[in-house]
Amino acid sequence: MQSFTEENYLKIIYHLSSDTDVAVQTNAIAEKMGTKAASVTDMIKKLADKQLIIYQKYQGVKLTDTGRRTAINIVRKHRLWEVFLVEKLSFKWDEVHDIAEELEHINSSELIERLDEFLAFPKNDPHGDPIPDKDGKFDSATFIKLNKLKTNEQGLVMGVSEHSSAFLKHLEKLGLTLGKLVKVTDITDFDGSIELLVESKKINISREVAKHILIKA
Amino acid sequence: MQSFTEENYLKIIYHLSSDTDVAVQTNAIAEKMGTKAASVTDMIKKLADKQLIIYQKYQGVKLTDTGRRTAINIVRKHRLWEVFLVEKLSFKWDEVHDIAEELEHINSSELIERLDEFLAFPKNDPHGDPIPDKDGKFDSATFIKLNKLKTNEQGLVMGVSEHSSAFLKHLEKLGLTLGKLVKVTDITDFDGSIELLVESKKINISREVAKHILIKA
DNA sequence: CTAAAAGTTTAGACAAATCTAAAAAATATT
DNA sequence: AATATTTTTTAGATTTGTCTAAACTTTTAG
Repeated sequence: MQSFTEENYLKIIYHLSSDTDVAVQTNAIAEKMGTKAASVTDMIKKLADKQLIIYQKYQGVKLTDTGRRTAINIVRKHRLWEVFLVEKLSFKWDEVHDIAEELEHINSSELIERLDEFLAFPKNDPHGDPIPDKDGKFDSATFIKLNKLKTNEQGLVMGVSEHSSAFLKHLEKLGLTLGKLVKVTDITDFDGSIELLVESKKINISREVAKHILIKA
Repeated sequence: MQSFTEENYLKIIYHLSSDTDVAVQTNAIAEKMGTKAASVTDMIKKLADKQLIIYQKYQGVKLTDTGRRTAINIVRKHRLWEVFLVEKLSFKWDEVHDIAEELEHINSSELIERLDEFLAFPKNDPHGDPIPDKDGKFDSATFIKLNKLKTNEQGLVMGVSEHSSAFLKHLEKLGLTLGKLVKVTDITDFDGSIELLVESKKINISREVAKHILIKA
């Protein structure tokens, strides 16, 4: 078994490499962990000793199959707990991240399988992210970022790639929640900010915000 | 905020002193924590510095009001999670202790208040132990230990004072679960073992087992 | 293609929680 | 009351995860 810290390193490495599958750099990990590069070097040596990652000096790290399986399991737990918090305890989608961050380290596969069943085997968490099943399999439907849509194109909001409370509350206020149909009506030349139609209401979002909204065309 | 370890020390000190309110000894803590006396000395100095306990060298420790409040809050969380596991996730009463031992350290009062509400504000956990409310108040109904009953006396099973899986499974097998009416039909001279009537079935338990069964006469 | 900048690792140190062995205090025994 | 036993504390060491400062690689830019 791993410590909470080791689990957090694995999870971060997983998130940093899941798109690209390219080696993850020490500094990138340090930034996400909120530690210094030197500390990361120490830890990745330890994880490499345990065969959870592959590490070559100065070349960054990649997850091994075992490491990836472990990381995905943590992600599974995180997302299931988020569903629980929203569906059963009536938390808002912007309130659950930090609590799930603690709950994800609770160590009982029996607990997680029963929680999954209690929640009726949800496929996605409150932010649209897919929930891996107990074998680590999940839909990897790739969505388009909203900033890629052109004027007059439209699609459904399927997820977000940023989980901060500030961001999610902002979307909430704009009515930009999961399942909504959005249509791009204009893109400003000046700063690229985007004008949208959501439920016949016209709203304006920055390019930065649009980047974190995932769309099914 | 405290570390998990500090929380565990407080909880153990609370359990060791809640009956008697007498100073708790270093060795007693060490035994419950599964550590050595020397480690306990180090930790109680730290807890004393934080004003969570009162410590005088060689004289054991007592909780301060703050320390007791903290300990009771951990107990509250533990027991609420146990109710959740049994009522919502269909765990058996002998399976929940270790998982609740982890969950009790999750740090969010919002989470606990919502969980309490979700469970409809239960008064007791699956072993009959009272659940403190959010102000730390709870029924301190004191029950009689089953070994104190004399022949022909009877009462209701209201709780157990031992939470090991082995013990609870044993009770389960005997049909000695919460709410059952039991009547002492005989007490063996030889070893003090007790013959009981439970739902018109005659069973036999050792004195040691009887000590851990709490009865309302 | 070399020099500067950026990124990474090493060395040595620290805090938390634990340990063993030895010393000191409290308690029990004769 | 003196001694033996038990309990507790101290001293010094270890492990985990972190740090700073300095050294070393790799990458970038002129």
